[in-house]
Amino acid sequence: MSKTTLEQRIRSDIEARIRSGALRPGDRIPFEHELVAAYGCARATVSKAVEALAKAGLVERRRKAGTFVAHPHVQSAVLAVPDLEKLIAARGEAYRWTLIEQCRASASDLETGDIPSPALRIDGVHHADGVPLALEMRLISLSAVPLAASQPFGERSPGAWLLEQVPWTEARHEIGAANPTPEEAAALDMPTSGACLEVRRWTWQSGAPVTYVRQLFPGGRYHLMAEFTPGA
Amino acid sequence: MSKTTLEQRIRSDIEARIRSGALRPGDRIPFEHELVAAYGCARATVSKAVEALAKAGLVERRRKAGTFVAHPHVQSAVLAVPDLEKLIAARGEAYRWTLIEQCRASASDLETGDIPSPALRIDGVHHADGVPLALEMRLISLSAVPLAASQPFGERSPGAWLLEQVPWTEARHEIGAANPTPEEAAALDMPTSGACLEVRRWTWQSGAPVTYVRQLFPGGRYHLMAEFTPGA
DNA sequence: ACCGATATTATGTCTAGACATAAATGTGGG
DNA sequence: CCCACATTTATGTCTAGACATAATATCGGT
Repeated sequence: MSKTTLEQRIRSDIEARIRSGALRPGDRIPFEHELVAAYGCARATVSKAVEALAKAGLVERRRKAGTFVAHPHVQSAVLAVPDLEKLIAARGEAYRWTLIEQCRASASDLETGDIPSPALRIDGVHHADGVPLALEMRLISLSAVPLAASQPFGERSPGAWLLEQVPWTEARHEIGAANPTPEEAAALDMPTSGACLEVRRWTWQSGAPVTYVRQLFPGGRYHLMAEFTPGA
Repeated sequence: MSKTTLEQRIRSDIEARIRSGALRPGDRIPFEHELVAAYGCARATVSKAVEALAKAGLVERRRKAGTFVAHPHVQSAVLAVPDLEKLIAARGEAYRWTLIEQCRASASDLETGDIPSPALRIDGVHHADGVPLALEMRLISLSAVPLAASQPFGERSPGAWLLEQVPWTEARHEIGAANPTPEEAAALDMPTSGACLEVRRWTWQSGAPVTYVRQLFPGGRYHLMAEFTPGA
């Protein structure tokens, strides 16, 4: 067990009072000088504790007025967008990647992915225990990742390789639903009428496009999960 | 323009060197005592700046060794799961909620939503400019929110009301794809063969279930978005 | 009662130290 | 050469103040 510092003890004391409902949204928590007296420590210490709660969004600080329990407002959650290879391995299933096609990206590809020419296009399927879990269509900017041109993506999936290769600094996801085309349905071993979860991700490094990927998950075989505990 | 403190200037100076690529993952950033000398300030100030970068996951601190630029590893993003009423209003479209049914929740409802009896069940549709944007099936625990029983959900959507009423402390989302039943397709004015984005959310307050909601979005009319800039 | 200037006060930022802790490094003995 | 031990050093936590800032509360005059 790790040693708890005074700062985190103060923080968790207050947090417990909020989560239990003893302190409700809008209520004022004790002033810093009151906490200083209660814990017999310096103001910097209680200040850091309360500051952490404020950055976590649990309380709101107002000069002269004091510090108040925040009203929950924005509904946001931390979404896990896992590396599929690791995800499947973590579930104890056998991972397999099969390449469908590896070629130069066409002009229309580049437009949908917002990637500059020249770029590589890689299509393939992620399997878990032999069952197709996701169809992946990826574009990789060759000006950002020249090494990609000489990689054997028939053997390894491009996602994990890219993550090691190019640290990205910015990413955007769009998550929606789509029906597969007949070819996509065949690759996923599913009926054309079935719904698919569609995840599209754009990734940049310091403003320069690195990769675009569109993943299609057969509905029911996979879902994304997002947990949210304010301030945790 | 807001006044920048010395602490955030130190922080953004280092962050800029990381994002520009001048400092690459694995590189050591200057020691605290070097930064103290460079900026001519107290160690507490540079320590807070570097600490903030560490909490943001941009750098990793190791005793005796120093502070190093972190390798990006987990792929996670902040997902916005907006209140639909506010989202539609923010896009400049006209919001309308229509109630389909309001009744006591059945035993099978309670099981899927993991809500204790007694509970209220509310079905309805969110419209944007008259077009159905989402079908919503919601359960509200009456032991957690007794007031819900006497609310006129024919007029207002239950989501926004609940958020004001009961501050939640924990939430879990599952995001997947599904085909609508014929009734659901009719309510959404879409073909049965079309894919839908399905968002299911469980909400607790201090461990006690508050509400469960399942929302069905016709594919193409809506998608969730998630942005991620490490440390922002 | 209303409005504006002033005093008060809680938080925001910072200094200049102290001591604790853990990990890398150097040192000597086997 | 390798292992055990002591040393060094950067970060971790904390103290006891100082001054700045912004918002509330009070008081006085109209």
